[in-house]
Amino acid sequence: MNDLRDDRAIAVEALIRYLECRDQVSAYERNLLANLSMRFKAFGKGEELVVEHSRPNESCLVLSGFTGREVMLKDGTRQITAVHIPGDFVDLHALLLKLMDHSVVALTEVHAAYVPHQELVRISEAAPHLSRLLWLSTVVDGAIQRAWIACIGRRKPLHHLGHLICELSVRLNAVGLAPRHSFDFPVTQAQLADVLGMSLVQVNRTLQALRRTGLVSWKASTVTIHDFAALAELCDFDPIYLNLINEPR
Amino acid sequence: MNDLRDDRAIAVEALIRYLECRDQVSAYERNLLANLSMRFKAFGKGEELVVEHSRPNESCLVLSGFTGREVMLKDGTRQITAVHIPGDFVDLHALLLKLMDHSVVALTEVHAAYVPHQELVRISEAAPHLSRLLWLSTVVDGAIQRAWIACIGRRKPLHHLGHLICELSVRLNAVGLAPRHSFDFPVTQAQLADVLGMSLVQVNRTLQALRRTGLVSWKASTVTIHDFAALAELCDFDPIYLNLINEPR
DNA sequence: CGTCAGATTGATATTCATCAAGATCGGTGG
DNA sequence: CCACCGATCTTGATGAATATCAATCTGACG
Repeated sequence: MNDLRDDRAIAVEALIRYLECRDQVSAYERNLLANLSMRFKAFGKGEELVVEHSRPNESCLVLSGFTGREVMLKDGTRQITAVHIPGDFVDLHALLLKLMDHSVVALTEVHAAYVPHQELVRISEAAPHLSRLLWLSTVVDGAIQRAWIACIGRRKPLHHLGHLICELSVRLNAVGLAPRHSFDFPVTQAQLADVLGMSLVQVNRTLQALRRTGLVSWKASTVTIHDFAALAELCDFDPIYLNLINEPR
Repeated sequence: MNDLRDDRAIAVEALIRYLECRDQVSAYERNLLANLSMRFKAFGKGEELVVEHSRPNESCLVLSGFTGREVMLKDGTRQITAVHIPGDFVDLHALLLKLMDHSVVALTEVHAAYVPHQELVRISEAAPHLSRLLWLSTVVDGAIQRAWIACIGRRKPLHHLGHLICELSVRLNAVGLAPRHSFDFPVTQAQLADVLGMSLVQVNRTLQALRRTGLVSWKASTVTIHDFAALAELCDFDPIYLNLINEPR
């Protein structure tokens, strides 16, 4: 395990890198972030970073690995409503929501940092612009969720899956984790089914159909997009909703 | 049409009522809101309040009627990713997103107020707590979208429709528009299909199945829930995600 | 080698979209 | 007042898409 000094540096850098994809972060703001108090924790596959119905007093940032927001229905089925990648401030809204309406679970091995809410409130008082950037990060999550609603509601399975892969590739690439449209995504087809709102068998067959297009390969846990433009065209993927434009907010 | 003084009073009251469902609004904060500059506009069914790919410099608040966020796919199908009710600050995220990734359309006749972004930025500088409340309103929108993802992805049509009705009833009731679980919802089944991600025929049949449960009647444009507790139980509806709890944020 | 999780496959039943045709309703103009 | 019209709702029939069930296969690992 990394020592704490490493974890802290990683967390602060990840967060700043995330924010800098969308706007400038001033030295003053960097300094505020660098002085946040944090605790760190590692999670195994399936473990919960944030528990449904709890009242967190800290918010959680992913340092490595993939997490998902999980909604369990009373009939026992599960829907994952969001996938978060390293650098995402996954649980920032707990600051405002107070009471969790869902869990955040580790889809893979995960390292995470927790920041006390009072420190975030302090930022919102002391640094309005930085506060808007944090606000922005929750708003981008909302934009992604809207894209997902459209995918589940109206796209064909093949396009839905391809759209997801495009999205992950672009998001990971923004934080340096998907060079040449290739990235590691160690999830099972069963997990993927809960992300896509399909059955396991359907996922398996859709994956095969996607491979047959020749645009993507997915071997072991490595996803590689061979022709991003063609895949984006096929799946009607337009990255505008990810808001990866650096401009004043 | 109302004169402007009326519209302004309605807008400010609607917004304060919305925020007060979740936290206290101080006299200072009220005053800031009351002095926002606004322009007002009326829309007919199907007209766009906010246009995809535009760069709004003002954000839009619904005063009366229902609006929806509309995503059009290249195959011509449509998905509505959110329904907004009077009092919702529909387009608050445009403040941060800059470039719209979707449209906001009038599902019925709609009156709306537009507030310049610079005034909202000023609030974020001058009133951190009020700013957090506005942030909260976008975060609640996100929570609703997550619930929708779960509904589209995993619930049966009957439960999905019932869940939507429960949600609308609770949200409308919070702003005084659904006394005794009865409210006006003048949308066509075709619009509903785009909300639910189903075909028109499916919506029609699901509506009939819902009527047969005896828990809901939907005549002309009036929806009445006869047994809210039973409907909520049937559809696995838990209002926690709407965050209608008044507490410090 | 045996075990286990995960991936794959085939068969079957169900659900759902689509197509096409009426029925109903509200409003309009003669 | 009535005939007509368009929008919306309703219904039945059909085929395609998808979930489900039940094996079987594969690869990693002790």
